[in-house]
Amino acid sequence: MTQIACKSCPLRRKKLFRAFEDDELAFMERFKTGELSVDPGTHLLIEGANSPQIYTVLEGMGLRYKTLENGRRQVINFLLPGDLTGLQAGLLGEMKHSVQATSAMRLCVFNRADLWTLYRRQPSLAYDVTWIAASEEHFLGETLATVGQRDAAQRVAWALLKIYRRLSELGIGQGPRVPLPYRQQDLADALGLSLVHTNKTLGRLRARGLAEWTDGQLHISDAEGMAELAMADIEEPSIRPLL
Amino acid sequence: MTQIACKSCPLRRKKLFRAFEDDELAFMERFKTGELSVDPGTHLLIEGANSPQIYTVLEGMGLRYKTLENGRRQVINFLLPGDLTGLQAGLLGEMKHSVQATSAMRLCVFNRADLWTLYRRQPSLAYDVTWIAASEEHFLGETLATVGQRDAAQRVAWALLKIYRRLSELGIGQGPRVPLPYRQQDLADALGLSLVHTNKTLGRLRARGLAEWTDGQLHISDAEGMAELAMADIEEPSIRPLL
DNA sequence: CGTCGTGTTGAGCCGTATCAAATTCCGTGG
DNA sequence: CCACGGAATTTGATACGGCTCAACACGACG
Repeated sequence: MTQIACKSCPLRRKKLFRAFEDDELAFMERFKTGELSVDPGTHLLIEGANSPQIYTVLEGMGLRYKTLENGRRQVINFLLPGDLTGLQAGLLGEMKHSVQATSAMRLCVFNRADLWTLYRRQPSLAYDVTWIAASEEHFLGETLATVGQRDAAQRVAWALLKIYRRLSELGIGQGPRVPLPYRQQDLADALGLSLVHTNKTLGRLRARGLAEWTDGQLHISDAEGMAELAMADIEEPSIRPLL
Repeated sequence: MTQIACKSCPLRRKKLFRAFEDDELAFMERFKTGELSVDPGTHLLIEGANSPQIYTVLEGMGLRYKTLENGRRQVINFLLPGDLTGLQAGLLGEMKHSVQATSAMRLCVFNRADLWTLYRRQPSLAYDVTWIAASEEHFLGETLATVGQRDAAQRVAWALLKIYRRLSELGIGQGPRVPLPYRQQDLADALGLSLVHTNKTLGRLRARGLAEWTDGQLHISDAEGMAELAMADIEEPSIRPLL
């Protein structure tokens, strides 16, 4: 298996990610212990388990979710290229949710045990790790506000717009069209809605000429209308770290 | 105003918090730039603002919340002694939610500009900061699952039990009774329920002999029943850092 | 060609929201 | 000391958004 060197990582080239110094790159080179390719459906991390690995998504998409005693599932977030996952196990001792690949994925693998070395030797990278964690916390706060305070149409519009923006920033998809390899059930479980109602709500968005999601492709027909419906604040993409 | 030295901080004595090394304590001593006492209702941090300060709660309680365009409010979390807040502004550039004092509060004040020094000079404290951020992320994930997947009775039971446990770990309150200086509206906004329904749900918990919340005092009458209703996982309190 | 996973649509019900009003508690001022 | 006003809690009546149940359509796959 040919492994990509961090310095020539195609993700890192994107202007969305902050440029690393030479010593940071050199450290990452050693920090990276391998690459992992998985098929759709593969569980990367399991809730309660104590994984020795941390991953950065290189390609493909997945999702993070929790399962409750009553069998219901809450999708916490969609996992896209550039995302770091597994930090919880690295820091808190065990994963508090599961991570599953939705499409085929390729991931960069780090060794959890080396995390402490990173903190001792590379304070700027340590800062980046915290930045990522804080950023994730921010996102979950927004999601909570969505599930807690918005109605079904607003929730769906918010989620579709959010994921569309994230993918666009990464240069994935073209114009108003991005790939979205999830099931309606996944979106429903992310938004605290039933599958049936999510389906009907998607139909209404389509009928209103706002957005269309078919055959794994999301097409945002009226981005402004979507933003207005979703009550989404304008967020210009900020440069972020990539580990 | 007499200011408490970190090494003799009453919070730090509790066995809940990990013991600091001498050099860590010495650093914190310099990192701490002052103390702040505020009246109930004071806004400590405002959404969108770029606060130069980071706080650790010494005494009193508050809440973190977001306000949406439609006027609705999502309470993100309840702020208790030992909690660190303001990190988002320190890391991401601006606060993504507001923080308000509910009771009178006393806080430890840090200078955001010194955070980078902490990362360069005290990797163990930097690690702690990340731990706290990851821990908060975990909590928000649980909350999201609660708001997204539990019904009203389960949500209220979950929230009351959670806050009861947090306060008990801190040694606040005695036995099954802890102070809870919030309004029902605050709980409603935290759980995505209307005030009226929250009130009726609290009444039902009282009638079932599970919990009672009156006059700012929360009394958990049947902790096991509450845990069962809330589908709450058992979490033994883990030693955590205190900044 | 049957089966399974996913998407779609209709019918009816239930949990929660909304509206409205009474009650209690307190701080304030006459 | 009592009248008053405002905030928080409580309770009842009604409306509706979203859930559940059920059936069907469609393509992928063995």
